[in-house]
Amino acid sequence: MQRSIRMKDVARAAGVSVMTVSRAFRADSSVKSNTRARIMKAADDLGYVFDSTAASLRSQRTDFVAVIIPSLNNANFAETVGGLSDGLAESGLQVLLGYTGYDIAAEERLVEQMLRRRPEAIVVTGGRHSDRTIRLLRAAGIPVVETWDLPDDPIDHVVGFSNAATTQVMVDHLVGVGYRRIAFIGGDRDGDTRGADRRRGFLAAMASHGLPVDRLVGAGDPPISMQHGADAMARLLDGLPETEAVICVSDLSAFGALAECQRRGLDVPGDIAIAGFGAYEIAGVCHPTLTTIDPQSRRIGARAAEVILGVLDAPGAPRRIAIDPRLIPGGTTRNA
Amino acid sequence: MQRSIRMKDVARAAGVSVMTVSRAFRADSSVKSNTRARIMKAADDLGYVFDSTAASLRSQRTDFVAVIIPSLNNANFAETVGGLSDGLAESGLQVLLGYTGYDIAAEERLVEQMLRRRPEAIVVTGGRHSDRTIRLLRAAGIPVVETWDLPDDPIDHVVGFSNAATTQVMVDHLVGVGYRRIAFIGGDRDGDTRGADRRRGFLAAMASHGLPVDRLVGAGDPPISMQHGADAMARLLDGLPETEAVICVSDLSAFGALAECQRRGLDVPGDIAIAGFGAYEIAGVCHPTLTTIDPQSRRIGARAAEVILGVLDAPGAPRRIAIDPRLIPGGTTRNA
DNA sequence: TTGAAAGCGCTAACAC
DNA sequence: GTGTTAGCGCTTTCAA
Repeated sequence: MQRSIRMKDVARAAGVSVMTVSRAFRADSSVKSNTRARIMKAADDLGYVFDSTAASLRSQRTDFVAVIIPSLNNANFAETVGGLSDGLAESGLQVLLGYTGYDIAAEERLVEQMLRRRPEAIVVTGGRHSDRTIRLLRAAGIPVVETWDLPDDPIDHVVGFSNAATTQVMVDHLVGVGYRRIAFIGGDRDGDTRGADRRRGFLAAMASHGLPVDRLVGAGDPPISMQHGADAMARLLDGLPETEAVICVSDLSAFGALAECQRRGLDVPGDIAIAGFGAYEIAGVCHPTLTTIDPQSRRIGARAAEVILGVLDAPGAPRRIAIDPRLIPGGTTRNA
Repeated sequence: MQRSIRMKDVARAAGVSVMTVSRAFRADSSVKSNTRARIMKAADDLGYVFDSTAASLRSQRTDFVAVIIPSLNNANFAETVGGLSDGLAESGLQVLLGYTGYDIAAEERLVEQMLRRRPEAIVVTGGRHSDRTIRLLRAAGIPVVETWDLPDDPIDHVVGFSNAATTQVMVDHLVGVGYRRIAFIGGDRDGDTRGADRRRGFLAAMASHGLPVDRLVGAGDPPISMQHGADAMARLLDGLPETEAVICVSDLSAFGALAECQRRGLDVPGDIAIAGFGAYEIAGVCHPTLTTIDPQSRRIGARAAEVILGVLDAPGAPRRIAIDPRLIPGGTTRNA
């Protein structure tokens, strides 16, 4: 249809100036209520749709926050985005979402595209980025929040946890209940920086218990799927059958590993124990349930929203918010 | 930092006019290559970031397509979005994603917010919308694509399949291999319009075989999760233990149902058969694998992208593209 | 291949 | 409570 109805057309129809129409379309109380009603009626009759491009240019406010996650189809990141959206909604800020496919070059392109649209703030996932990405973000002049990590040298604000330290918690738990020959599946690709951090944490944790690290199994390119986990478990069982427990980089791969064991008629945790990461829904539904770690994905998003609203309101020093992931014992490991 | 570097600053630094800088930032070949190099150098030194808000306002082209899905954390919709993004990327169109949480009122708000940003086209999920949403979309003056359904009275273009007809395929398969007392889990909430369509299709299909429909189990509010499926299966097993087969509204609920059976020590498909929908990854990984239907999620997105590029290039009559979901026999049903 | 002038549709700032 | 004027940062258009 005619995409040519503008504010001035509404103004003419309502018998007011464009400025009054502009005010009526905001929560501006200075418009008399029956004037506003007349304006809204005219707008509706004409099929007018407000043009936020023009409004943004003039007001220099876009009212959106750019959020960049590695993958759309991931319950953890989806929860974080949900927490962010909800937290920002009260202030009228919308989330503009982009995903990188776990590709650091794609992240760089995406960050630049986002910045061209002049977001009020930007949230990225993880603490590792290309040099140019970091340069762009530092120069952007808006609040930047890195999530899902606790980098030593953050760009600006941080809301997350140490993926390495968290893996130590899981190793401590397994060693505490008597497992010794423990394997790790995943974290073998740089693209999956959080997975790689968890693997590093595994190495350190095993060393801290004086245990050998001789059971590392690659899972392949992210996103690490159930099938990756199943394949890796197959290789582990074939190559290192005397393994007592396996820590997987995520619950999805852990479930794949569990399914592979069931397919082979192995008893979990009797023959082999399995642990995951992420507290995905499947961890609590599958049989037996998965021992996992809850990263508090939603809380990460909610806290990031608080940080953004806080510094937009009153700019201040970079904030560093540590989230405490919690171990959730499940049926795939002996827990005492 | 200073978010006040504009094109004119770059122009001054490079010793050219703003117009030349503008041309240099596009794929405009009319700028001499060493002039462009000088401009890019100046821009980089100054930390200039192009302002696409201003560009959009003046050129009246935003180069993005609005895409609205019910939920972020859903592998099917994520695949569709992936197909769309990839298909549009070649033409320089970006996807602006929004999600409704399966709420028709949220959809209405989101559609209006999107239209305010003047997308080049808009993609929505499903064929049911509020009256106002339909009015907004019809008046938007841009291509509209409804996906994941084949409504009789589409707004504009359609890429999808009949959720009801697809369920008939599953019922035919199960009846064909001898199942008679077949239950259906899900589709009891209006918010989940596709689930409700599948349930309707189930009723029709059972009637077409002269079988009674006395085994409908509600799953609750969408998104229908694994836990919903497990709970529904528990109620079904308790209330109607002589059921031979269950069709679930999705693979996620089907897996939950399977896990509930395993928890009770029931043999699937020996004691009871289970079928899902969606060809989610878990369908092929769990043990036994799920009998399901592949809706070809990615293809839906790819075709929608083709439709958009086609009509943006040469406007024409509304297109109606039927996708053919395919039955995937798995280990949770007897298949012969 | 490059430049100058005008203006996209809205809102800030000020006036009344 | 409402109107007038100017201009946000680009690109269209026309000219050279």
